[in-house]
Amino acid sequence: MQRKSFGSMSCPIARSLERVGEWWNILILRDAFAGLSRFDEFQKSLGIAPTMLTRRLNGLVEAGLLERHPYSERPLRHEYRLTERGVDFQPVLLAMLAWGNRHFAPEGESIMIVDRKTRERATPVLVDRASGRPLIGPDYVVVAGPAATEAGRQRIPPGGRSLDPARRSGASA
Amino acid sequence: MQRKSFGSMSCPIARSLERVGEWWNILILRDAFAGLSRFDEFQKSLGIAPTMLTRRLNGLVEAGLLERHPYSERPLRHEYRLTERGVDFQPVLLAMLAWGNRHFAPEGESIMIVDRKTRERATPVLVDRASGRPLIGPDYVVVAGPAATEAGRQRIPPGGRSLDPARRSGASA
DNA sequence: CAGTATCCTGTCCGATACTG
DNA sequence: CAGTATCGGACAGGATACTG
Repeated sequence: MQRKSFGSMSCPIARSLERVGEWWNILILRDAFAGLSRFDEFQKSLGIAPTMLTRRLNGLVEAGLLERHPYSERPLRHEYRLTERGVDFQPVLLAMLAWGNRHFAPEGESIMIVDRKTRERATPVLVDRASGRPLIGPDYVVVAGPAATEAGRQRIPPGGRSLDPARRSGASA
Repeated sequence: MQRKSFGSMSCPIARSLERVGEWWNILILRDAFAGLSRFDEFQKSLGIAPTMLTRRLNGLVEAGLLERHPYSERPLRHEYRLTERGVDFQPVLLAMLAWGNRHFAPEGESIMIVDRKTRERATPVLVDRASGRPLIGPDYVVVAGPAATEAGRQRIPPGGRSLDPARRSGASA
C-alpha cells in the first residue's frame, strides 16, 4: 500500500491522513467499532467491491489499526480486530459523528450518543483531560512541539495560536 | 463538485465524509484554522497544484465550510474564511491531531496544545458537555436516533452499543 | 497575485468472474 | 465463506502554460 505524501509531512494531521485518508477506511473503522469483524460482514454493510475491501483491509492492517486473528485453520480465515491504535481513533469518529449530526441531518439524527442510564442526549465536547476545561476556547493555544520544523515553527505566532473561534478574524460578531 | 455517495448514507459519518473526504480538504481546513485565507497562502503552504486548489476551494465553499469574501474589486479577489460550519469542524481536526501525535510522532510532537498561561500540555478527551463525563467509557452508549433507518436500527443492540473499549471483544485484557 | 485552460498519469473503485 | 484475478471507467491530482 503505497502511501501518499503531502508537502507538510511534519504535521500530525497530515500523518494521520496518510493512514486513514481513503474514503472507505473511515467507514470500515466505523463498522469495526460497531462490532463487525469478518470480511463478508464488512462487505454487506458497506456495499463495497470485494477487491477494494481486500485492499482497504490490508492497508488498515499495515497501518496498524486492524489486526488479523485466525478463527479457522484449513482453510485459513481471519477476522479483523481493532488494535489499540485503532481503538484510539474513536474520538475522531465521534467528532465526525457529532459534526455530521449537527450540520447534515435535515430529517433528524440517525445515530446519537445517550447516557446509558438516563437516556439523555450527550453533546460531545473536547476538553483537556487534566483540567476538564474546553480546548476550543480562550484557555488553550497551539504551539510548536519539540519535533517541529523551522518552517512549521514560523507559522505559529509567538505565544501560540488561539483555538478560540471568537478570536479568529471574520468569525462571529 | 459531484459528490461521492456511499451505501450507508443514513450515517452521519458517511455524510460528513461526502464533504471533507478528499485528502486535501482537511489540510486546507487545517490551514484555514491556522489563519490562512488567500489562494496563494494555501498554495505555498500546501504545495498543491493551483488547479487542484481551485477545485478543492470551490468544493469547500459549496459544502458550506468556507465563504468567499471580496477584499478587492477590479480585479475581483476574495479570501476564504471559515463559516460557522467550518469552525465547528475543529474538534475533528483536534482529535486527528491528538491521534497523530500519539501514534505517528516517532521523533516527538511537532504541534501540541498547551494551557495558555501555565504552558502545560493538554490531552484532548471527548466528554459530554452537560455532565463532563468522558463519552468513551461505560457511561454512554450509541443508539438509533429518530431518523434512523430500519436497517440501521437493527445493527444496534437493544440498550445501545457501548463506547467502552474494555467491553469490546478482543480489545484489552 | 489569483486564478483558468489543457494535458497527463496514477489509482481509487466498481463489475465480473474465478477458487479453496 | 473469504477472498484473488482481471478489466475498465472516473477522477484526484500534478505539470505546464496562460491571463487580467
